[in-house]
Amino acid sequence: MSRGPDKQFDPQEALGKAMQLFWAKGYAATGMAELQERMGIGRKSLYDTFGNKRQLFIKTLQLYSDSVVRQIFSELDREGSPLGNIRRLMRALQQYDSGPESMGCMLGVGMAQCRTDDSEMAEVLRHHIKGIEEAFYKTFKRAQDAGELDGNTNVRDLARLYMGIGQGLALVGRVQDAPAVQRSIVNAALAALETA
Amino acid sequence: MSRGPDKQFDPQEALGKAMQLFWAKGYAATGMAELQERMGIGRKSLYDTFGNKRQLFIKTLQLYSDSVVRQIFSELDREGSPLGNIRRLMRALQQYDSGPESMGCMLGVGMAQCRTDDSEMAEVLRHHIKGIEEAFYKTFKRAQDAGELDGNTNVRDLARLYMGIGQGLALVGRVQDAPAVQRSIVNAALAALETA
DNA sequence: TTCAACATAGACCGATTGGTCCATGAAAGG
DNA sequence: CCTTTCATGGACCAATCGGTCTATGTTGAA
Repeated sequence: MSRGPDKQFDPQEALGKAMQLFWAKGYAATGMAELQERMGIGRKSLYDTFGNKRQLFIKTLQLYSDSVVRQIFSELDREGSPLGNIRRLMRALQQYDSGPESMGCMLGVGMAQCRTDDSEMAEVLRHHIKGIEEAFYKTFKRAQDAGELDGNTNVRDLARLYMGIGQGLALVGRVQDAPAVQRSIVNAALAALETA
Repeated sequence: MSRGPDKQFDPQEALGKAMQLFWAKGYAATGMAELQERMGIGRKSLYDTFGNKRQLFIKTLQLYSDSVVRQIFSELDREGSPLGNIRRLMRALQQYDSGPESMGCMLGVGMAQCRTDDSEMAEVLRHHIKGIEEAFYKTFKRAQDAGELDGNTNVRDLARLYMGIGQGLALVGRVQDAPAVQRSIVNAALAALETA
């Protein structure tokens, strides 16, 4: 079928490089020239493979959701106490967002940069954010079924709160040098869980 | 002393227009030409009065903190139950971030766009964020002193959590069309307060 | 061996970026 | 009245923006 040579670069690897750049600098502040250089491919190859800048960004969002988010939240699927998994995840997020080079959550970065009237981009972001909410929801639900959570607790609300806390935590981590604020946020979030 | 004519425009009003634009679109995506047009002043006047783009942005952050944030959080200074004020504020934030044209919090937008290595901008944002934390802290402290909060509750942690929740709420509100998620977040946040 | 199909690097495009400069006009002090 | 001072609008700048296109190379099929 295919005639002619294969690509000389690994599209997934190049997409990963693009993701890093968008993640750190945001959509608008990242130029195609810089992307091209960092991805290590030619200009034409970039457009042929990934479309335009906007499509490239959306593809990196997908990659972020499929790789970074998936890996971090796989913590929730471990066996044992569901609430224990939540606690471990939140502490992991705390540490994750406390590094001096912390870039926060790429979805949060995207939401902040997505124009309010850009409904297509908003839809994409909503989809990925929903995935995080669902990860929390499933775990809180299991916790409630296992009796770790009061039966009257609204686990849907709780899941959305934790998604929101995660976003806030990641956002604050982008500008905070000392880890005190991040630690406080997770401390208080987990303390609230004790009595839920 | 001053010789020659005064400015033909109100700098504060022009700064307000600039704030709106930065708030909606973010720093990088907002061009000087668009700012100039929206502010209704000449190019030279813009630079003479506000310096360059970066300085203008920092000035709009200050204005945001002094006007929007101050007004919203003045809710916390009302007399009566401190915890009641917190509840009212959070419901106000929920409504605020649920509108179809919700732009979230400009500080959050700034944090997401500020490059991780831009320490000067990070410092400015940290300062304004700290102001929000303090507003929550003072109120939670009053609540604790009034016996509305358990004496063992760490109010510093709690204040930082609510600051973080506010940021997450505002961020999510930028891309959410239906108000369900925002309502859930505040529901769960206030539910957690019941047993703190 | 020849040719068609594809990927590559990089020149190139008009438009826009942030920022500067100059000519004009208007007001206050002498 | 004249001069000095300042704000104004808009021309203008190099650099960069996102995106296209051509010339070259490389491979596999015929």
